[in-house]
Amino acid sequence: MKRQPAPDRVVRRLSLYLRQLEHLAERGIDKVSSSQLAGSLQVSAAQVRKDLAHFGQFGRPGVGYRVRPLIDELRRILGTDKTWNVIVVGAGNLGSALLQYKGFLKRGFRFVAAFDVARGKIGRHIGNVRVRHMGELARIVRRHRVKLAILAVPADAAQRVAERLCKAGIKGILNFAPATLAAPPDVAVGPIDLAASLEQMSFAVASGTSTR
Amino acid sequence: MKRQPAPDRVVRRLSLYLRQLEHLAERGIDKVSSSQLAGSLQVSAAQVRKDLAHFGQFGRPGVGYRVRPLIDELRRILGTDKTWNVIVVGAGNLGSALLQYKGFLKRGFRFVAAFDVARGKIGRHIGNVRVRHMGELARIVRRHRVKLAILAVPADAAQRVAERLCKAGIKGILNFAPATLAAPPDVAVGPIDLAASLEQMSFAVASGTSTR
DNA sequence: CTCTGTGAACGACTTCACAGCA
DNA sequence: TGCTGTGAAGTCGTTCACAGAG
Repeated sequence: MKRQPAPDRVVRRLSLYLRQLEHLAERGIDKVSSSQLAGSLQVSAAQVRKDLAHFGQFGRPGVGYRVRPLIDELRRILGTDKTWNVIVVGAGNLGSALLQYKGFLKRGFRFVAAFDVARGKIGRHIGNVRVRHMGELARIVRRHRVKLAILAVPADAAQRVAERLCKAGIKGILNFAPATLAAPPDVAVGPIDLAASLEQMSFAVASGTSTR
Repeated sequence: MKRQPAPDRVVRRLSLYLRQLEHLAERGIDKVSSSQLAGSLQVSAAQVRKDLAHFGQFGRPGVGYRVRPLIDELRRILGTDKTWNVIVVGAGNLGSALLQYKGFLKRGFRFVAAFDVARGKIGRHIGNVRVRHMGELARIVRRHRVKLAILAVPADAAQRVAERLCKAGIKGILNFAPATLAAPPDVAVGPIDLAASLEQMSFAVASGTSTR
């Protein structure tokens, strides 16, 4: 029985398992073995069991895992059993698209506001929220108890804006700007580098390192 | 002296180094040590040296690395010394935003077309390209020798579309759909799961596992 | 003296393989 | 018999530390 800090890798796969379990639940399936769960996800059955074992004992030998209860457990572990209020900073193309992306709401994230500095954008509505001036940041964050932010500003503004977010009380930043952010140790930063991701593909194709 | 297959992790960091080196070059700096390069990027100096050593010997003891030549080497390694033609499949909010994202062009990727199935979207222009019907896929891919695709369709269409892409000759797919794709071994798939990324943040905040 | 390239030590993650429960 | 949970073994990636080049 262990309860160590839980590697990033493991948490990422938990999201994967959760998604798959939700598919199974939709199809009315109510129990699943580690190997069935692993099957379509390109991980091993042992991996699934080990990952889940980081957090407790959820299965029954000879049977497998019950889908519904496991979904609930995973949501609890990931923190998405409650809905999180999220803001988007930077209402350009990418920020706007993210504000309208339906996938977040289904997984327990709700946008409460967007922020920008451009005159022309402020006051407009994107998705279900209003674009506000950065000056309102602290107030909105406080009022809605926002802990998570999506950062979609130009690279040269990213660090500066990140610092304002931290000061306002944000505890997790999903960073789409092509910049490496420095943040206090109690703030999590998740980098999403689009150009780098395409470069991975480019490398794989150019060097013939695909799955072989 | 090694020349092993080069782990994913290493390639991802190469992109990071490249970005940083380009910043340095812009500022007119022409040499850099592994520890300077590592500094702002939150990796160790030894890591930088080991990563580069996977591909050759680029530095000079006592001096460091020359910025310009190293940029050229990294581009060559990543395959971005030449421009890649890229298509986007799925011209919804996300697909549209990606088509207009300037960051790709700067890094050697050029969009040549977008594809969708919705009547209303076909024929429109987004960014610099025209939205075409999926029926034109094979022809455009062939004509422009497209090897890389960005997939931004709904989850339930993702696998089906991915198969068409593979059949058309695409060799790398950057997948924004929340689905795990199966592809032949000579096709690279890079998953970008937005909801899962936010779940990472949620987990980190909920469990107090930020950097501590 | 400075800084790279690299074997060797270390640590983290994954797979193996099996005891034990249903 | 079927399948989980888990130590043990194995693999992979990172850090250490230093010989040697400039």
